[in-house]
Amino acid sequence: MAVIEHYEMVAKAIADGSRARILKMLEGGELCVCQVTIALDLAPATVSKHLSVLRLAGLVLTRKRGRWAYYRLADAVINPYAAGALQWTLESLEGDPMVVADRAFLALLRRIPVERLCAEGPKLVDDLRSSMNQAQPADKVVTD
Amino acid sequence: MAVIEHYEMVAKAIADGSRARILKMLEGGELCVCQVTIALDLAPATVSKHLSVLRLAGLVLTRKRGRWAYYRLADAVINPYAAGALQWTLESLEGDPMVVADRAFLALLRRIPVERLCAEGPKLVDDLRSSMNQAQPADKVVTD
DNA sequence: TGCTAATTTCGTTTATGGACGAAATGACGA
DNA sequence: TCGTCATTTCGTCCATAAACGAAATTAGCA
Repeated sequence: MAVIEHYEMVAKAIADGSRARILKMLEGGELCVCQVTIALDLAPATVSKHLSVLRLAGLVLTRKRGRWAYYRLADAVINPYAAGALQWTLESLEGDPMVVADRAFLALLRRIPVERLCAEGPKLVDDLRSSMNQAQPADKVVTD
Repeated sequence: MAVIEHYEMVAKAIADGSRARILKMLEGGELCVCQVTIALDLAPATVSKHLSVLRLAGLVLTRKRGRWAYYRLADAVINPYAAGALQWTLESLEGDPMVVADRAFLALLRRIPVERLCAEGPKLVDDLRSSMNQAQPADKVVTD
């Protein structure tokens, strides 16, 4: 593959808000697909596709453990373009409100074993989100 | 504007082959719209749009001189995201065959005053391209 | 083996983006 | 002032991409 096509693949991969958020979330360590799905509040199929795009671009690596698939940021070695792209993305989005909110939410999510998280699903999450809004009404606050 | 939206704007701007080529071309100094149009072999309207996207993302700056509009790479000062994005793009595409060919073609193009270039247009360019193919058949060579 | 559940793939719908021709804009020169 | 020409804007067509539900896949577990 010519250089520029490879470049375009990586550039398009990072040029999406949801995927950029995923990369920032993975900065805090590997995540299960179900965790990402809950954090982004998107359909599993959609998140799976996003992760696939990131993987094909060489930005993330995947690992299967039991029934769950874990994704993590790729080492700089894998893809020469990925390293620079990753660096720019991660440093650019540092401090973004949405990213900060994601990080806070994930801090709570990570404390729940994936077995419970996947099983109890949405119900458990509603509690988490509401407890977050009480603590710091940062994200998209619905003041009802 | 939220940080991530700004990021997305810049990321989408560089995530296109034609626009990436423009950035690499501008590395050699500012160019007139008509020069870029000829180098990319696209319609003027298309090139104008591409340049507009790059400008709105803070990646390039524009200058009007007479009837012509010149574009150049933006200083690192203008847009904090632009600096990192620009750096990654320029260094990633260094050595790409298409980019190398563009550079060679531009070396010839720059020697022609824009007045002549715009006036004689396509005819002049065919001669240039054919003389380039004799020298080094690198790009998309049509061996007819 | 057969069931369950997480993930992926498939097919479809809807939105965004690239490309162009035609028309509008703006600046030079007669 | 008027025409000319480089550039931009507008409207449209076509391709790509995001999102989802449904179905297929795969791994654990009874």
